[in-house]
Amino acid sequence: MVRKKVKLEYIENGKARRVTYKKRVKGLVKKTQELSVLCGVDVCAIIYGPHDQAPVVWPSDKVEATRIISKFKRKPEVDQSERQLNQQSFLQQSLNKAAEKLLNLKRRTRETEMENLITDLMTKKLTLEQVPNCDLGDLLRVINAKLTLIEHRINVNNVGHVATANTYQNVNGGGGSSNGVNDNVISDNHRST
Amino acid sequence: MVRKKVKLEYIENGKARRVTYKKRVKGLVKKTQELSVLCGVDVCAIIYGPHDQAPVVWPSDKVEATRIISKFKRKPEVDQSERQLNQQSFLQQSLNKAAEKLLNLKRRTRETEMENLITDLMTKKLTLEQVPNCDLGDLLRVINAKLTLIEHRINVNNVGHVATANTYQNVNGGGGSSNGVNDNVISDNHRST
DNA sequence: ACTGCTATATATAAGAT
DNA sequence: TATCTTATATATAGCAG
Repeated sequence: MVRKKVKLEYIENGKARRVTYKKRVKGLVKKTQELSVLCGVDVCAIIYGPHDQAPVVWPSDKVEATRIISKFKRKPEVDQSERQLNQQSFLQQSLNKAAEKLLNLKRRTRETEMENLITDLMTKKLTLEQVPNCDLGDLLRVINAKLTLIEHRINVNNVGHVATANTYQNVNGGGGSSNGVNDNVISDNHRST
Repeated sequence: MVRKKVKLEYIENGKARRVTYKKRVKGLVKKTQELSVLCGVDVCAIIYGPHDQAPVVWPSDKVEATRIISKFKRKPEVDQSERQLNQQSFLQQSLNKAAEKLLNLKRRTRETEMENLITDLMTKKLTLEQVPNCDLGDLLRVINAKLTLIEHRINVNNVGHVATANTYQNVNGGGGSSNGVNDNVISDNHRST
């Protein structure tokens, strides 16, 4: 982009590519930092060089980076672009959409359910082995949400005495229980604890 | 950085901050793309705006983004710091791990189950409404894994006659899945064609 | 909020050392 | 290979509509 306007395509020349790589990574990281500072937002960049094994990551603080990434992974809305991928077929698409909607609906209802489950686990009323396989996914999700919350509090308070056990009581407001979709068609009569 | 040299600090003015945010996100994503293309490396950027809920992510293809992220999460150093995060408690950790193991175990078993489910759906033996809510998550996952495979083939072959129906037979080899905590997405360890 | 504009600040491709 | 230099290409802050 300077003495010559570089075409936006893979640089075949290995040497030149490596040089460009280093320069641009530096620039990208700088821009990432700036955005984060100027606008006070969470940004995370992960860059894999073909040369050195270790990826360049920003924020360099792995805990921070992991937090941001986890946040991303929990976002359901990201699936949007995932759907574009379905030019292939339409069956999968509609299926996908419907499934997603149901999933979201279900998720809200289940959250409180999972709260109770966790409470039972912590009070030893229940062991992990007794949890139906069917519930593990959601359980995991809720637990991770809690961890994020906890960590957030640590960051905010920046104090040692963060709430622990009681943190598990008041996380989710717990929406309604209107799972009215159509789960009565077929059995779905597990999970009645 | 233009008419005035902006100080590298949080922009208090909300309006100005939002404007800067938009502009810079655009720039950052562009730079990210360019680095990726020019140097042929894996790059992933996750940007959380305070305004819109959905994070800006590059690559926009979530599957791709997830792949890069997973790669990052597999790095041992990352797990290490992730663990430090859990100084907080140990209950969650063991619980997390156990749940993960069970999840992985379950996943492999369920995969074939889902294959059959999809077959039933496609052959109209079953309608989506008849699928128990409990199964939707895994169904979605398997379907997305298939789509990824399909797209991958399209990219590789760059030909029109990509396998369709039969693609649904031989998807996941069921390889290792030693991932970080909560990437409930898809690992692309196919390649058995 | 969303253009487009423009003057400057930055980023960076090629060289040079 | 790393750093410095420099000519250009880009990015973008502040405005205007």
